[in-house]
Amino acid sequence: MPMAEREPSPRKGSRTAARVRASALKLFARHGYAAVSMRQIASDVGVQPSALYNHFPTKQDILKDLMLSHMRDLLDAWPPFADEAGQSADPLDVFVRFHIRYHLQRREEVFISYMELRNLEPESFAEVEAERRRYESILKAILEDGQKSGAYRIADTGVAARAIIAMLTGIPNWYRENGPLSADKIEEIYLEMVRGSVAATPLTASIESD
Amino acid sequence: MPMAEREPSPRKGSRTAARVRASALKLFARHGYAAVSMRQIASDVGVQPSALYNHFPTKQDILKDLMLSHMRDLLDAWPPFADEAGQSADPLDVFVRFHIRYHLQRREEVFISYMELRNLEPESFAEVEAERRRYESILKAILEDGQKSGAYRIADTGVAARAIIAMLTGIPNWYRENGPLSADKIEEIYLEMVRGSVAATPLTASIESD
Amino acid sequence: MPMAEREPSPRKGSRTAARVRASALKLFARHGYAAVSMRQIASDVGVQPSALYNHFPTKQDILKDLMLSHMRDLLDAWPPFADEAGQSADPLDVFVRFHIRYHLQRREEVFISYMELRNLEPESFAEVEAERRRYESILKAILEDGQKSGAYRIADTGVAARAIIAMLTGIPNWYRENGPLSADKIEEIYLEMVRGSVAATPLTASIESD
Amino acid sequence: MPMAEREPSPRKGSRTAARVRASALKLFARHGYAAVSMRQIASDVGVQPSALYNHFPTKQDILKDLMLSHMRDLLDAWPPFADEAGQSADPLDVFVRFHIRYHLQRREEVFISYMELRNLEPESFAEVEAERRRYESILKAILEDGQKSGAYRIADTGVAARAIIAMLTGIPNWYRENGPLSADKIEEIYLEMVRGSVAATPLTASIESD
DNA sequence: AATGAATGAGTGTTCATTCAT
DNA sequence: TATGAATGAACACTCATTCAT
Repeated sequence: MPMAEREPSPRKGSRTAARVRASALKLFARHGYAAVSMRQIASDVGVQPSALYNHFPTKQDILKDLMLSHMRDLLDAWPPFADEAGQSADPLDVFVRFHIRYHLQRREEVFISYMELRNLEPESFAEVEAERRRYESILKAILEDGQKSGAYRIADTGVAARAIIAMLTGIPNWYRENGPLSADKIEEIYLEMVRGSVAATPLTASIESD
Repeated sequence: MPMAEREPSPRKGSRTAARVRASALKLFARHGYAAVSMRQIASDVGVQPSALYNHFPTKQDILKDLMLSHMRDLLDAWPPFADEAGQSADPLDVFVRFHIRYHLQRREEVFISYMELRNLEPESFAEVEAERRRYESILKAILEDGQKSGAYRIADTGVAARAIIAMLTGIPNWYRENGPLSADKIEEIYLEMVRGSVAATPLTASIESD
Repeated sequence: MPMAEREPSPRKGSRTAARVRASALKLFARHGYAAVSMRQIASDVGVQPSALYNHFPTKQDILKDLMLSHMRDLLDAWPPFADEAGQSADPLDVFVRFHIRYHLQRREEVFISYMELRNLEPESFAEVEAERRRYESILKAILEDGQKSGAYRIADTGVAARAIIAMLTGIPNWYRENGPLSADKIEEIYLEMVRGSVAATPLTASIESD
Repeated sequence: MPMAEREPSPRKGSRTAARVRASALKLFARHGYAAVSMRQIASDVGVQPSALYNHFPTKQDILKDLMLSHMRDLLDAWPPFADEAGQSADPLDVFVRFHIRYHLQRREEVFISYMELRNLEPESFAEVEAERRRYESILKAILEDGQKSGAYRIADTGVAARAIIAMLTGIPNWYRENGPLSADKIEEIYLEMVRGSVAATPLTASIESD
């Protein structure tokens, strides 16, 4: 694929679609899909509203594009290279660190993906949901492996996977880059909690053994 | 058609405000605040749009009313009576069971309270946030007590409280009343996970002791 | 039907729907349905565009209303009282005079009814077409009677009915109230032509007998 | 993909103007000038909207081109060769047959020419109207000749010419190629009616002589 | 001769809200 | 307490047209 893949030509304004995506991402994350008008997006891009329709047939298509490409990027980024994932080779650790890092880097995409699902038309919704389940199943498989090896003790791996993802995904809601906790520290805290939540010998064991 | 047409409630129309609240709750939860019009609410209530303004000065006030009263109801419901909370007297158990039960019973209120925060005007937002922090601080206090007593081992009780609440609050997103898991079973699963996540001797303890 | 049928009250603006109809009639006739905007209608009525929607759910409904009520009024007006129809008791004469008079009085309705058929949605189109056929069948029945009695000589009464109506309906296209020909004179001219076109012994008879 | 991609016509695209005319004709006839967009025409031609402006300076010019060339083609086609006109040498017969045949062959042009007059700018309107009057005057002259010779009895030849043309021009509105009546049969029926409508001794003569 | 991107005005329609009744 | 009619701003989207390439 040598030259064929190049854009037709780096024409003036040929990056408008990308700028529309960026503006819509920012505005949808901030105010919600339904509360953002095409006029606002156009104005943020620095273009007339009608120009948006040269790049996206409807407002809904912008949302769909953002959500689908987020899920695909997320899945494409997995698995992370070993050196990215840090010193630990434990799969659950790798997943937790990966998820936190990725979600703190793409806060707006994440936020939209969780908030605007109901504003997707049924067909796009189904596509996004399928990707989401693919992602969940990565964690689920890790939990199942750990359960088989006896490292984890989990009543329902599907529920546990969702619980863990919910816990991790809540981070960007309150995390502030210049807050008291570094991203690394947060990673450590959550890693510990996640490990504990699926550990083979939790506190309850000792209680129950009383 | 003499009496049959009377409303079940004593004075017809006297409960309109309540019906507005109920309709708005349902519609906001389903479609989002910004995507629901006063006309839709009115139509659901069975009244003309202008009639809504006899009960709420603006659309925004309906949202504020729903969110504030939800937070206040939630805080009023705590602490649950002992017999409601079940056999366990452990405060963390009580909180987890209470949270799951309450949130599964009031799914729409919960959903709105997490989704529509950004659609609140700053002043109302601050009020709701204050209530939310009060609620978080209940759990935070429990975690701190456990940490002092040595029962829990927690790096940051504030982070842990938020992590646990995020994990629990995700349940209504996927829980189906006629699904394979009963509410009781879910309670048990999450209880175990939460206990593990804060347990004094998790899996990592043994690892670290290597 | 003593009091119940009265309008709720002769409120201010309660005649807006009628004024919308009148404005739309005038504007559609002048510029065509597709070329007239709701804003133009509203401005002609002296109201904001959004106010139109209190009276007609869509622009299409205004057109439908105009066309259907025109056809119904036309059919309701038939048959004319004897004294209206003039001295002649011949049914064809009565029809021709009636048609010309009615169509010269309601030029705008007539014009719209012929020009804007294709802008009707299929369902409304079918309704209007049904009324049109009912009207054509009045003339067709007259022609059939005349044919049976031997007064007329007609190859196909359906075709003849349509031909006559087309001929008559073209009048308002060029008729000017202050032109050289009075409505009465036009009536006489067309009456003669129509009679001739269906006469039992036309010119061709003598030609053919050569 | 060497040669297969070439258009059938000698130079690809060289006939675009003609294809624009054909598409616009079809679409204007079907939906009306005002309801057809340049985008629709372009899409029907298989070209981008901006390409249309290489061939016609404005949308209005397409309409003007279609209407003027129709009227000119119609006038150019008159008089028909004798053998085309059929066995009859009577000028009125020749005209009626010619008109019906021509109008059944060019239904779309005819339809547009009658429907879209009001969408022409005044200047083009005047041009088309002049052509129309030239055409009417052909029939008017025939009627005047017949009147002078005593063959016809006509109160107003201008009115009669318009009446006859209106009657004939209505045919394409209901004629269906695969309907029960052949074009030839329709010709005969209308011919008879037209003859009768201007005949020197119509039915009324005998009635009045009673 | 054709394209892709843009414009600025305009489309039908909906919005939250007001107000006399 | 409810209504019907109105407002003025806004909505997503389309329009005919332009222009650099």
